Order: sequence, then C-alpha cells, then structure tokens
Amino acid sequence: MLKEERHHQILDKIKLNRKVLSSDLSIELQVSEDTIRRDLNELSAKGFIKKVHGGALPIDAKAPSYEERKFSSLKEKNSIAKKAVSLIKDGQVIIMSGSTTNLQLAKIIPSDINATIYTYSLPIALQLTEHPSIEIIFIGGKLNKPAQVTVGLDVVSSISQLRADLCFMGTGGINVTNGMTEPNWEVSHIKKCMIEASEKVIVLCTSNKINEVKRYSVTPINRIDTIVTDLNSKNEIFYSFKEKGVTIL
Amino acid sequence: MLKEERHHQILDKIKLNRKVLSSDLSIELQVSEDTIRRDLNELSAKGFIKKVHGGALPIDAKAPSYEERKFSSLKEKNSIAKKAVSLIKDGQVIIMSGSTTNLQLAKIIPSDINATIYTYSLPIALQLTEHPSIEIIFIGGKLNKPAQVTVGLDVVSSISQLRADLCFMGTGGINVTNGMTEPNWEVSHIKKCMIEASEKVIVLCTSNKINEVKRYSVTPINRIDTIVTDLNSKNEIFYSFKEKGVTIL
DNA sequence: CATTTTTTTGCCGTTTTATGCATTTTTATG
DNA sequence: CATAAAAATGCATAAAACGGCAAAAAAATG
Repeated sequence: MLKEERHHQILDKIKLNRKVLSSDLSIELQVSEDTIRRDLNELSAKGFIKKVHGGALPIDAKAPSYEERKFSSLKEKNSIAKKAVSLIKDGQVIIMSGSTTNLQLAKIIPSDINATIYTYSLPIALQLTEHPSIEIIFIGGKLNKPAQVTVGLDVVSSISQLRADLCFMGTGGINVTNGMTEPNWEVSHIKKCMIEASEKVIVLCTSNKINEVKRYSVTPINRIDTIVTDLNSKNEIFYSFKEKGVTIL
Repeated sequence: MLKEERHHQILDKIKLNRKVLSSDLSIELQVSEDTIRRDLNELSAKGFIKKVHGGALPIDAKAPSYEERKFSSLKEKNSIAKKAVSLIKDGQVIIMSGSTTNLQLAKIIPSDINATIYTYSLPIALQLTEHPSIEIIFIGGKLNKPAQVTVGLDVVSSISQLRADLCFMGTGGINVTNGMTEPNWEVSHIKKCMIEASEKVIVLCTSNKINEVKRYSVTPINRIDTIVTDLNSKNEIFYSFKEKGVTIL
C-alpha cells in the first residue's frame, strides 16, 4: 500500500471515529507502528490532525477562535474605527462585513446617530444591540463557526435585494493592480454582492493588508471610495491609490 | 482511552453538571484517582477548569449575587437543559427558539452529537459556534434588541420553508385548556410557524410558567409532545397534561 | 538498462510519557 | 482535635516516542 493511501485511510478513520490509535492502525494497515507514527507526525505537521500520545484526534477545538483574534492589534483597529465612524451620516443605510475592525467600529458609533445597519456577523450584531437607536437587520444563512458570520446562497440572495448608502468592509488584501482580494471564495463572492448593493464602498484595513494579494478577486480599485487604515493618510504607500481616485483616511 | 479523550470528556462533564468529583470520574473513565487528579491538574494549569479539593469546577464559577439568583433561577434552567439534551438524537434537524433555558441547553450539547440547528437567537447561535460538529443556520431578519432575536416577516417566511424533527421552545405560559400562550403577538406568530414546521414540539419551561396564561395563543396542548421542567415528572400538577397525551420529563 | 539518489520502511537501543501503587502530608469537617 | 478523604510524593513499570541505521523499494539519471 502506498503511503498516500494510508494517509487517506487514516484521515477517514479519524473523521469517522473521532480518534485513532497507533496500535490499531499498525494492525489494520499492516505496517509497523513506527511507520504509523511517522504518518501521524506528517499529517499533524500539515495541520490535518492532532497527534497525541498513543494516536491522534481531529484538529477541532484548537483553531485560534474569533475571541482570541479579537484582541490582536486592537490599538490599530481602534484607530481605524475612530476615523471610519466620522463617515457615518444620520439616516443612512449601511452594510457591514464581519471583521474585528468592523466590530471595533460598531462599538464606537455615537448614540445619537440613527441608521439602519445590515450585517451577517454575529459579534457585530450583538454589539449593535447595545446601541439605542440603530436598526439592525441580520442577514441569515449557514454559520461559518470560526468567523462567526453567515455564508452561503441565502446571504448572497439577501444582499442582492438590498440598496445601501455605505458599505464598511474588512479585507484580506488590497493593492492597486489587483484591487481588493480575499483568501476565501465564498467570502469574496459575498463581498462582491455587498459592493454591488452599495453606493459607497469603504475599506477598513490594518496596514499589513496593504499590497497583499489573495487568491480571489473582489473588486477593482476604482470601485473603492475610501480606504481607512492605521497609517497616516499622507504616507507615500498611498500615492498610487490616490491616483486612482481613492480617498485615504 | 487516550489521555486527550479523557480531558475532553471531563470538560464536557463539567460543562454539563457544573462540577465533577475525582471519585466519580475515576469510576466512569476507568482509571485511578491519581490519574484523574493529574488530568484535573493539567486542565487547571491550562486554565480550562478550576481544580478544587475533591474535584473541579468551571472556571467562570462566579458566585451568582443574591439579586441574580433571585431572578434568574439558573439552577432550574440547568436542570431543565440536562433533561432536554437527552432528547437530541444524532443527525436531527432542530429549531430552537430564543430563551435563556434554550441557551443553557445549547451550552451543554455533547460535542459528539451531529445535528443541524436553526435559530433566530444571537446568543444561542454564538454559543453553538463553540460546538465542533453542529451545523448552525441563523434565521435572518430585523433584530429585536432587548431579546437579541430576529423578528418580523422575514423570520416567519424563512421558518415556514423549513422542516424539522424537533423544536425546543420556551414559553410565556402553558396550561391544559389554553395550551401555550405568549405575551407578545409577534413572538406568538413566529412560534406558531416553528411548531408548524416541526415533527415534535418540546416545551422547556420553569415551573412558574405552568398554568400561567398570556394574551396570545400559540398552540393547543395536544400539539405538544413533551414538556421539560425543573419539577419531578411525577408531580401531581402534571396529571391533566398527561391525560392529554403530553410526555413530562 | 545499469546505477545513483531518494524515499520509505522496519529494527533496535534509549528516552519520555502515562499510569498505578504505596507512603506521607494536607485538608475538610463533625 | 480526631478522623476520614483527598492530595502530594516517590517509585516502578509498561507503553509509546525518538533517533540513528540499514535494507528495500521507488524514482531519477546518464
């Protein structure tokens, strides 16, 4: 039997039983326990399983949760949020994507602002329930657990029926030639719809996302009205963006 | 059994019972108390539980203040949740309404259960994101802030397209002649739809809701399959319910 | 096709880990 | 403060992991 075959069988078995023992596998797959151990180590190094003493388990409850990510580079995110909040005008209809920067923004929306906010992010919706006057519409669908946002066709079709003034979104990467890009196909699609539905597009991103390029394209740069980052808007990194007519905040 | 497995089981049990005894675990998991003690120490060192003399407690075991205890009756709700969780079978499609009792239930669903859960409650959805295998579908709509649930026509129309095996719901009041009743018209309507869409209806309620009658009718008593309360199922208060064919848990 | 090179695998001695047991110390409680 | 339960401590043992080595298999090379 080929090594790859074994690996697949091991993964299958873990999925099925939610655990495997090196000793069992050794017998089942007719190889020495050393080989099994090496297999498990490789699969574990690739992040497919969690190797433990005596066998392996599914990776499950290990991915750094939204909760944990929420607190990384909070300072930058907060400074972004502060700039972005100035763009909100009374009575607007706003779409917010689900990012920790957007969450930060949701926290600091002044209580005297009236607006309707559409979102598909649980934490953002929850945060907004504390605001006295904002009307919140949650876009339903299948939940993506690690990101705590809804995804799928329902979301796409809901958004495409909307018409919003503003759209605040986080991004996986942005540069002048490729525009906004995302690592996740589904998310990229949803973001396209959000942009489609919005008058103005405002991208919130920490500086490390600038000039990053991800797998899936969301929109060309000229469809973006404003980019809000933690950097000073006069930073030379933005020259080329400004030439394309993007406002930097 | 692998050490890690044991750790998971211990964590599950703490979540469920809000405490564990080393002696119990030793028997249940078929290892010596020394081993259990070592397990508890490790989990405690990682900050997952609080080790105490004789066993362990959840980390967030903040003593509920007098005020909280007086109104929230968390203990009752937990005992209800514990009974209710046994009704969930692998692979089922479940609708959950938004009540604190249901939230309690969401917290203690064992991690080896597979199910699809529809809900319109933000806290419940958020809680369920911590479960490794449950598929969550959030029912979108306009958010009712104080209750943190979605309401409105969107919710009604989404639910009416569903077909579920089980439906867990809280209630404003229940008695034999009027059936389930609600103080809020909109909620009563949504609950009607939920019942319409479900094979079995399970009502979770604390004993103070029994024989209460609210303004709006939801469903007659005979459409309810099971009532789960904090009382003993043999309590005479249930006689008339049983006559109508309702199971009491 | 012959022959290197690389990969895979099993084996073996050593080291580490998990666990139970016996003994002593600590803790809870009437 | 006496006593029983629980925890800590030290030790023994078996299972598992590790590291190096060499044979076998597979792939690459000329």
